[in-house]
Amino acid sequence: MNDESTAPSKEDVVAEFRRRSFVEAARRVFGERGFEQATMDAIAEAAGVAKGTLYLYYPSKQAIHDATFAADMAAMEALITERVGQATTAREAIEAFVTVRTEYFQQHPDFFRIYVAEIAREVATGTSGRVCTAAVDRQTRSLQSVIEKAVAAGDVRVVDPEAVALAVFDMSKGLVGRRLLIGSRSTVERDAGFLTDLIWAGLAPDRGSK
Amino acid sequence: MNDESTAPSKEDVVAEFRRRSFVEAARRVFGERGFEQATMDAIAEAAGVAKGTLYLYYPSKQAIHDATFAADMAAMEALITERVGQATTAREAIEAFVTVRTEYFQQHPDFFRIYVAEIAREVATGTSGRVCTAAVDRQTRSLQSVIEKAVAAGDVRVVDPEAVALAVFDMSKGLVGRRLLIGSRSTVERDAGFLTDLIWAGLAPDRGSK
DNA sequence: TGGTAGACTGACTGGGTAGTCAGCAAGATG
DNA sequence: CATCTTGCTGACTACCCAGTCAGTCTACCA
Repeated sequence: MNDESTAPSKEDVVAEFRRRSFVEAARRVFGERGFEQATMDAIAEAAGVAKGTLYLYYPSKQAIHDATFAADMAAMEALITERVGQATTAREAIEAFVTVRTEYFQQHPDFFRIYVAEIAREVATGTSGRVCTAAVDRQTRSLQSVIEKAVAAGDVRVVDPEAVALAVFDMSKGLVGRRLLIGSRSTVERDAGFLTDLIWAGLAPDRGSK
Repeated sequence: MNDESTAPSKEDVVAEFRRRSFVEAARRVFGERGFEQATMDAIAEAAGVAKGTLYLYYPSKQAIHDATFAADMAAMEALITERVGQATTAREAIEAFVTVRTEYFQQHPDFFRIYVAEIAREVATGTSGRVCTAAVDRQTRSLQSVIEKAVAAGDVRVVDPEAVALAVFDMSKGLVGRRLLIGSRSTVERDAGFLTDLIWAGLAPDRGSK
């Protein structure tokens, strides 16, 4: 129906559709059981196909896992970049960063479980497979540059912007973990607000006391 | 040689010695490969015994893992309680908390890997198996009570002591992870000092500005 | 020296699963 | 209607490993 080299039709669309549904099924199964305990049969069943079909679209269990992880990670990253970019002050940027991450993970608990497991795997295997490490870098960078500017403008005291960004990152990660594991007695806004407040107070310019 | 009901001799001592050496071997193997990838054969080889021997001392792979984890956890907890208890000011307590945790994990990287994996497992399985959750509670409590007192004394502004303690906990965990994964360009003291400083500034009493 | 108890061994079993591939069904084509 | 194509299927293979247990080894004692 179209030029064969650029035609994105029918087969491609169908293939893309399947791939997407396989990734969704995989996310559920990996999220519930973890990589090792998840079986290809379970993913196939969740997707409503036979196991062999999965292998027509992905060469291995690891490949499906990676595709799942990468898709969610990219989505969250885009959201972070967008919201942090919209912020007009450094304080808003910090709040946006914490809030977006907390909300996103809260809304995608399976992804959060996969994420935590993936970090554990990277910590375990040491230097290899730096998917998470790279992702952390990228996510943190947007926040970091905001803090850098705030330091330069004298809105906050002189601190290492990267270290602050990473601290915010760690706190929001811990927050989500606790919310998912224990539940929480307050809203995402309140929790995120508390962290923002704590950090922002910690960044206040020196006022000559001490 | 002694009263048979309380006698701790020979057999008991030998058994205890073996158990300890098995736990050490297990820590190495679990730390290097993670629970799923670790095999009883590898642990047995690391301990210099046959696989069957492990089962004379521990009923299952999970049991060895739990024993390993619990032993290290208890050791770290004792250290935290001791050092935080020695601190005379809230600031010192926070610094001690961050420093002890960072140093301990740094000195026991295999334990840190097991710890991270265990948290991932608890997040994945949801409500069940609250070993880590309980441990976090206990570790955090000592710091939390220090902050409570500081709030009561007016040394710091009015904040939720538990939330602050958890935030410190999360930041120190993230710090260790990064130090082990990426390495670090500064000392434990400097990194711990930075976090302490950030939090302490964040806790400074309001001074009427806005 | 012969005999016993108890610690230790490692080949084996049973269960489970990643990945394969011969065959099937359904639509297209002539 | 015969044949081809293509996407899909699921039984099957090959492998891995937790946990077992019959048998060995060693220390000790009579």
